[in-house]
Amino acid sequence: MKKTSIKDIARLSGVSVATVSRVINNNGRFSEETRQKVLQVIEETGYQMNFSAKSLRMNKSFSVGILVPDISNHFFADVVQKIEEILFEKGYSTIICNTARNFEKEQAYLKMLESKTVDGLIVISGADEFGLHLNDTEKATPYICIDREPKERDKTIFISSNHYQGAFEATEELLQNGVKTPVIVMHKRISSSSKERLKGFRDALKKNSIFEENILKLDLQAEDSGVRIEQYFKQHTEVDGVFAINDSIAMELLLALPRIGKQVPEDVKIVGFDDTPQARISHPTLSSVRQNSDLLAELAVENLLEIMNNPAFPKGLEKIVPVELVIRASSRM
Amino acid sequence: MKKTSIKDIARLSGVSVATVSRVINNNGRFSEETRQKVLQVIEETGYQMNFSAKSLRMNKSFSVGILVPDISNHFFADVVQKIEEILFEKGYSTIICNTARNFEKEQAYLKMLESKTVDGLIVISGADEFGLHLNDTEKATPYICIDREPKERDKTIFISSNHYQGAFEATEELLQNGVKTPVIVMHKRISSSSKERLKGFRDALKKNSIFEENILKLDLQAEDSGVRIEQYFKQHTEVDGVFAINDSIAMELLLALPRIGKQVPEDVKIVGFDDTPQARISHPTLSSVRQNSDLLAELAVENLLEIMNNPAFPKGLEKIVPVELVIRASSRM
DNA sequence: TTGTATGCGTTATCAC
DNA sequence: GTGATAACGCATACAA
Repeated sequence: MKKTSIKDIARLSGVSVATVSRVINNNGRFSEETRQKVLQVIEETGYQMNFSAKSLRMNKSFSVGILVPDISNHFFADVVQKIEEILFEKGYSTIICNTARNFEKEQAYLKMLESKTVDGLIVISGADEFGLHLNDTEKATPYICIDREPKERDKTIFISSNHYQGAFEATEELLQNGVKTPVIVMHKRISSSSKERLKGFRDALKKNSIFEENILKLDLQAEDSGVRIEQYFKQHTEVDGVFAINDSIAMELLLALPRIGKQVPEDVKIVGFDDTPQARISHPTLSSVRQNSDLLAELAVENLLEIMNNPAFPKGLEKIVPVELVIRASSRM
Repeated sequence: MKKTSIKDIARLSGVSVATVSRVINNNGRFSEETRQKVLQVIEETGYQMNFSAKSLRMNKSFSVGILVPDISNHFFADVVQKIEEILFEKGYSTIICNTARNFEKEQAYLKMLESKTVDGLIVISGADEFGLHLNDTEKATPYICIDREPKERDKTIFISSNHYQGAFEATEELLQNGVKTPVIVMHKRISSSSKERLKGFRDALKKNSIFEENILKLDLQAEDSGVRIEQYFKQHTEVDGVFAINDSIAMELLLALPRIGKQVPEDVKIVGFDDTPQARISHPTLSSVRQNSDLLAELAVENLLEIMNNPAFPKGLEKIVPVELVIRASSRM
């Protein structure tokens, strides 16, 4: 049994396919009578529009792609989920592409998305060095960047949490609670957001007249991050506070420090970033900077639709979303 | 500038579109010479196949849908990510649909997926009561169920962790460590997997000659689950062990019990389910049942491709994936 | 207000 | 080996 097409509807309701199409899309003129008739037949047959045909004809796929480094990261999952929800309400389906921070994979995904002629693209975070090789062709797919500074600022809209502010406040929280020698613990790979966070950390030190910077870079791919942490803190016994560039790293610290006899927050105070659910239940609970994933998602979709439907829409904008420091036990006595 | 089509390639390489198509799909006969020429032109122009046209023509979309209740749940995210990765390697793109455990949303997604003529469908978990209203038409989309018992077993392949075994072992772990009066804490909504876990809990009690069942059902939508827990344990002071039907609930317990003066594992022992990353870092660390997400994903894709490409492939099968109890501090002294 | 005809890019059938 | 062409389902320009 073949699926019913617009042709069948036309036959069954005694009109032409053109009229059916007009009724379906509520576009052009037709009598109320035919409208009723056609809609009734559609109802009866359970007709479903064929998206492939429509896409081909209109050169529009009603789908958008999302490039995300790691969907099992809670923050990313959260944002992606919200974006997908809003887009679905607007009639778009979402193709989520998990790049696993792999350049080749990202390229492969971009190629696939181009093939599928996605109407738009949302790029979330991702390594800084490999810069979005799309728009090779003239027919550029509109895209929005979240937390990933675009190489070509004027071709997109850049939406980002205020990582700088978050890091600054996190660091000040440490200093205000008696920390004298803070360290920033981050991963090796560099993203736009980690750069901003580092800057915020540094500026907070400067403001408080601390001129020696402690930076510990971890390779989280390798499974020895716990050991690296132990080594570092055994060597730098003066360190009494940590700004962890994300909660995942903060959790590693929470696990590793007690093993070398350091108590949190008594000996070392910690503030993380992302306010993942773990932060509420770790021991001690973790102070952390919360990103506004709702607003990020809303802005991303809103602006994407804008530049999709209106190519003349001004690009090059940067929209900064405030963050919020959530104080818990790890930074206070 | 329009995108280059197969027609352009034909013109540029001095052959017909038919030949180009044959070369591209490596299907039918053509001389080595033309192959070279065509491939070269394709390379030069950066030609990309138009999926909409191909889909329309072949009535195949090279995409599959995934229905998942909540992508920000770590276990689901993990499985989805792995499925997506395998499918991408096989040339399929994945449309991830977050149903938010909402019946209407699920229906809307199914309709959309049908419109897009997805080649297959993977359904993960989800409420038991609303049973997959697809295949209204003859043209049924092949689908695989993970952790969701299909209403029509003979139309699909059912892949599931051994929830029963996991719950049984978790409960025995409690009993073997001195628990006399265990309780199962679960949510109100019922899924195939929670049913199985409940059964495992009960059978473990029976085997150990415990005939009184304690069951605490929480409504996790409501934000008062912590309070509910406190009330329950104040009322049932004899309870000294909990099988939490998932880690999320276990974490709630870990937070709530100390507030009423109960220490874990001294006063109450706990085992969870899912082995989320939190389990490693909570205080105390949480014993939990780990599902084999890799294997679940592999089996799902493998079997889906099988029934997609071979409609005669025997259905009605059930594949049970073993789970593993990971012992940590919350269940031992 | 409605119908006819065309083309979107591709694959498959047939003829050469 | 290769080319011409029909067909997939739909939207739309143009006629009527």
